[in-house]
Amino acid sequence: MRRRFGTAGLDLLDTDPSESVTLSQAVQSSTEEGARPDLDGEAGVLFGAMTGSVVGLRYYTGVVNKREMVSLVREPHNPYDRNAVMVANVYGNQVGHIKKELAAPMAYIMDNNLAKIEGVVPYGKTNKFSMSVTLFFWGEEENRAAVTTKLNHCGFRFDPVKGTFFLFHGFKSAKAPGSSLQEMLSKNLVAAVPLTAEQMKNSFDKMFDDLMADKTREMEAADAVFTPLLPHQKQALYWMAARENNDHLPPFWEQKGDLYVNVLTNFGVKQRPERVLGGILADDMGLGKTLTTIALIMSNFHDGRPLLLDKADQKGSEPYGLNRHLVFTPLSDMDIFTTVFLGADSRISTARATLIICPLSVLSNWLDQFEQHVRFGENLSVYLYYGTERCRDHNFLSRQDVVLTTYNVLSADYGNKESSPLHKVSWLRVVLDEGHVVRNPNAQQTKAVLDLSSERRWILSGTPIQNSLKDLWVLMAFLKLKPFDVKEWWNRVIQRPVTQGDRESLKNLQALIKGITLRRTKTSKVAGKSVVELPQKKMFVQRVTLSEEERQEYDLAKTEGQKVIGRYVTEGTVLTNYADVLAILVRLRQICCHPGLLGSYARVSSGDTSAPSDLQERLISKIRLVLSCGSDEECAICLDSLRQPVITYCAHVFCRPCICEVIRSEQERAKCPLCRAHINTKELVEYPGDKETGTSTSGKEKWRSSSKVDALMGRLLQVHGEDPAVKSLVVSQFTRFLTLLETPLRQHGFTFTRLDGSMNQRSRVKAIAEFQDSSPSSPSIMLLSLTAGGVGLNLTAASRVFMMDPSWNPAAEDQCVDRCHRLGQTRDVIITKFIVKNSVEEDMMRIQLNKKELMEKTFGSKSVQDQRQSRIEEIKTMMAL
DNA sequence: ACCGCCGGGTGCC
DNA sequence: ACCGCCGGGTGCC
Repeated sequence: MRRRFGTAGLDLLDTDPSESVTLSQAVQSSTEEGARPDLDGEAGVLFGAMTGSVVGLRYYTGVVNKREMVSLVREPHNPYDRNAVMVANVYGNQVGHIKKELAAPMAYIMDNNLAKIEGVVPYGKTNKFSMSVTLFFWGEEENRAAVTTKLNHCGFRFDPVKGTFFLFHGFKSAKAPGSSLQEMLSKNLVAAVPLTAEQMKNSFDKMFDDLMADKTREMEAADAVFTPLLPHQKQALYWMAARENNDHLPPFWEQKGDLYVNVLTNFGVKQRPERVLGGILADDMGLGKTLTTIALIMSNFHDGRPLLLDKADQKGSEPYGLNRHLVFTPLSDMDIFTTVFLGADSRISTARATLIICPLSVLSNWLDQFEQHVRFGENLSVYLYYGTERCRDHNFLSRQDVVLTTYNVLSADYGNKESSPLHKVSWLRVVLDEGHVVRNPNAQQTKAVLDLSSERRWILSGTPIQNSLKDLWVLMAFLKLKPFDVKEWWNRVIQRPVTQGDRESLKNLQALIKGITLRRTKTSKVAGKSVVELPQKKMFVQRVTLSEEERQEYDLAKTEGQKVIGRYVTEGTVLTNYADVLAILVRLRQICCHPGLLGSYARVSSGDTSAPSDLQERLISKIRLVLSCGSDEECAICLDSLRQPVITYCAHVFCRPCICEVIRSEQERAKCPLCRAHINTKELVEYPGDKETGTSTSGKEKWRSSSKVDALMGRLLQVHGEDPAVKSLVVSQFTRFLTLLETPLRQHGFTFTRLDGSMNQRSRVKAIAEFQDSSPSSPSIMLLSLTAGGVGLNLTAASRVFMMDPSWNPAAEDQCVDRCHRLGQTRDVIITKFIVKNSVEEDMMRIQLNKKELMEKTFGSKSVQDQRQSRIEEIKTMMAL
């Protein structure tokens, strides 16, 4: 019901991935998460084109008009011919079949994935029984011969078109008045000068810029919204409400006579295509997407009328808070406040409820913000659909005003066969918060999201195109932007031509995005005025000189490290012994912070032959060392930050998914990617997490300071002396360092709180609330681990940031600073980075800079090999080798 | 006539 | 399908 296509349309258009996967494709796909073993809109060359015929038109209802694109779908189980190739129009309705003689070679080509075949019907239907179709064969160059040979063998050849000029996706329909293939293709030649990679990158980067035009009208929020909106939020509210109430045809649809025609595919239908009532709100972090969305919920129930207006009149005199119930529900892995506001009105039988789906990390933020911004006299019912006790009655859910849940819960419910109440409700509105997290088309989560039924659909995201064009498809599918909700059409009309540099398709993409997206950055301006006036941000580097004692210790460790790494470099085994190398670097970084950080971690040499239990212990201590209590090391397979880190018996650290994939694909022959030792899944040791017991170590042992600690304390005392109201963030990657810092902070009488990744949701919420509080007794310092908290983390109470140690990842540092340099900040933000002179920290700073430049130049397109090589170079630099 | 020719029935894969 | 193909009816001029 919810899928307008019917299952046949969608499922048939999606090739079954279990069919005909070649070995090389399997290997390729194993390196990329969820990659599909087909051509899937990727680049490829056009082998040629020919005319074929579609027969059996009179048996089917699907219609096609002049120059319309059609899709060709294999029907291997057709009882009359196992070579059958079905022809369908853009909506997936069957038009006919390819004539059997031609279907035979086409089936072979399609089944063996030698080419992707696309069709355009040049004249439309001229009789009841058959029509011609122009077929385009796209594929990898290496398969060209196989395709041509097969066709020739069956008595077909490509039409004799000179040269290789027909580069793109069929025809530029509007410009192709001619009827012959030759003529149509030569028209296309005119537009076929592709963009260079650099031009493409530029246009792509700019796509989300400058989306401000005509989006400056404002709308006041309903009275029920307690917080006054800022001007840019009123603009967003106006825009969102206008999108929800719009009566326009979706992008690229035009009315022509009694037909609605999609000008990109030339597909025409009698029935008006569904309106797209929603879009993407892609404002920068901190501009108030949550508040704006709440305002939308309250202000545009139907036709621009606020939610619950009549009820407010009725019950306006009721005391504030009477209908508010706070229910405390203990959950399995963490505690969270479940807030239920009762008293919803069930008179409105049409869709009334808004469903909000967000990552777990921002769930409590939504609840807080509803509480903060909405007057509760309004009787708003917000139901948190989370936890084992959640109410699974879809009738109950549909009577709420707002249902809030997480992607994981949605996805888990969806996997539970018939029993997903979220999928039984016809929602007024569905909001995907941090919507860019949905991007893998094959993930259960994506399917669960796409299968929701709703009139209005919104995506909130601070990072609209995080990775690439590829990730956009899911968003288009969610917004139901026909025909792009079917992947073939997205690939054919947008993704492939844009990837190959087609200007017109890029323009189309830009127009598409522009029509449905609102994006403002912190620096966006409306009529010369900044959207948000943020205080200034200043960054200083404070160089720290090690004491003589520390320097000795450092130099000793460095000489020792040089010996070891020097040997690896000469042997060419740096990557083989990567864990050791990282351990040495971490050790040096730790000495820069505080010599006591080294702790009692035992060194593990690779050739160790201890008893298994002992080995286990040693491995755990090694993985601890590598991760150094919360630092951001990379996995040698994906070269990304470690996720679910595990250590092998040969003492190398990887992401669990990465190394498991290696083991899965190589089976018994699996070898460690770094040292080629045999590995298997049973011998992976997990990182048990930091089990340190807070202050116990610092309590027992005699306190010892360090140069960096002294430098920090000096600054903190100075800040306190200048203005005791100023609060500071003290940031480190090493949570053990944060623990060490607690002692001198206490000694100097500072009140402080702490936030790191090991804390549960309850204590996080508590720590943040305490810190944000402005009373004089509230903590003036927060010890913060670099990567703690989601993007939504709001620490605007602080205006000083002390970065205790440099990170490999400059983005992580920026993000951390943005937690206080955001909307709501009233003071200038001053950031101090402590860097130890003549140390690995200086090298890291330099490398960070180089990296940033390189990224900008190359569009991040360095191969994994290159990245590894430059990593080796970096290590050599740092060790002065 | 073990042909030619005529004209009706018929028609995707 | 204003086709091709099939197969039954038919058969000097």
